[in-house]
Amino acid sequence: MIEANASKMPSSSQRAVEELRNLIFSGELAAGSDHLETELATRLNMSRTPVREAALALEAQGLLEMRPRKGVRILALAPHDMREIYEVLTALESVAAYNAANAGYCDRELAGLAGAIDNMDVALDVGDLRAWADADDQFHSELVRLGGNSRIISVVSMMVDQVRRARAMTLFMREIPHKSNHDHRQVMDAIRNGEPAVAHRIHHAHRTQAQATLLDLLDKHQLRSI
Amino acid sequence: MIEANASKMPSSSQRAVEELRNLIFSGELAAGSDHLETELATRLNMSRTPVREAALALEAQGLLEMRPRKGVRILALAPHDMREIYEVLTALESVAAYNAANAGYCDRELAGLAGAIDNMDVALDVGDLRAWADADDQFHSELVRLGGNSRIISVVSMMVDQVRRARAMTLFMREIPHKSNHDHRQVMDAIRNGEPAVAHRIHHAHRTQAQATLLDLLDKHQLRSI
DNA sequence: GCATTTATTTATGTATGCGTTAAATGGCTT
DNA sequence: AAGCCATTTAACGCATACATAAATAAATGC
Repeated sequence: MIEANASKMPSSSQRAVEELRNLIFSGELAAGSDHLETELATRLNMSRTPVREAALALEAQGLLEMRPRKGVRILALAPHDMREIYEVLTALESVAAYNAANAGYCDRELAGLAGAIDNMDVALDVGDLRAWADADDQFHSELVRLGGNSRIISVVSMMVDQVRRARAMTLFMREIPHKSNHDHRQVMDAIRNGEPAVAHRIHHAHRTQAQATLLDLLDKHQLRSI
Repeated sequence: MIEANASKMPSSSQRAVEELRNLIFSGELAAGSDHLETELATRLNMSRTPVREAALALEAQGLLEMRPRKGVRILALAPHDMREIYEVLTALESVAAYNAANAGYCDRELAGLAGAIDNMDVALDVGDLRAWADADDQFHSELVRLGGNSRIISVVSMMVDQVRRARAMTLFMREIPHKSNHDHRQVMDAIRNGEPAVAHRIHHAHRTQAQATLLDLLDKHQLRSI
């Protein structure tokens, strides 16, 4: 065998999707930059075909744009886009919270949520913002999962991907997010107590607040495009 | 020139997307059926490459699924899926209604909405259910457009595409939708009067009702997969 | 006769080649 | 020097070729 004999080798297309996503999230493919298919193919050590397929997929996910003869453009987000994205996140995550509260989950099933909250507390105590952000992601993704609507799961994850860069960039600009943890705990309590309306309301307010905070930061730091 | 000399010929990929969508919506490619790439390519009179690209795009839109060596599977929807999709539609369209009411549109800008409502009234008077359904689509799509959130626009249109077949199938099962027109008018009034909360609430109730009606019909007619 | 292994078929994933055409370059005219 | 047209370049869209691996059929052993 010529290639590495990993028990299961992912296809080139899959690899292209993953690697391009990483390059985008890490900023190596900068927002707003253009890249020819051939160039990317060389970089990923494969032919244009899987690169094109990956680009098509990432285009559908709103991470880039294919512009004939200009190459693949990594999409940059303006504050206007953030507002749009957070609007969707707010609406859909709140529905997920509502559904989760309706589902009658037992404590064991809510362990993921509780764990995420604990992680956030620890991270704040230690002062590790990066870890806090990870735990925050964990909470939101677990919440959406508990909502049990696969369409909401996939749309939300698309939107989260789209704002990933912006969140990473503003993480160290904001002040310590103590309030956030309190909100999360309230949402979890509402879910545990089977209070869908409460869960919805609190989470909605939480996300609306997060959106305002982010937009404020972007404005304060004159970030017109990320 | 060999091919038809239309001033602007759409690319094969675009054509593949359009034609496949039509074949799916018309039911010529039945829900749940499998189709090999080669077969589709022959059918559309092109090579596998553009067919694959189109299939990738339609997979991202949730209309089909590519299963290696099993061909492209047209996705069938179970009642469970309808519930998911309507949940997303309800949430996002309601936000759009809210935003539209906040935008302070003048009567001229609301002409599209008003026109759609008129069309629905006329269609009901004449008893043309198909025309009513078209006008209903027009209303909802115009409403979402007025919401002004491009992410909501695209997600909603994806979801609408996914339930298109089911809607067409149940159209003639339900009774004449008089209540619907009344709801629409109320939503438009709320938008015109700049009452976002009212627009949101009414539209939310309207969509929730529509979902219940549809699920009832599916149940009553034992439609477990569409 | 049935299970298990080996051939064979074939749909796919990827590479490659080529015609088309948008963009860019350069030369020409004013 | 500036604008315009011709020429060249090269990126893309698509077709095609091919290797791979899954699925099916055939064959062998028990």
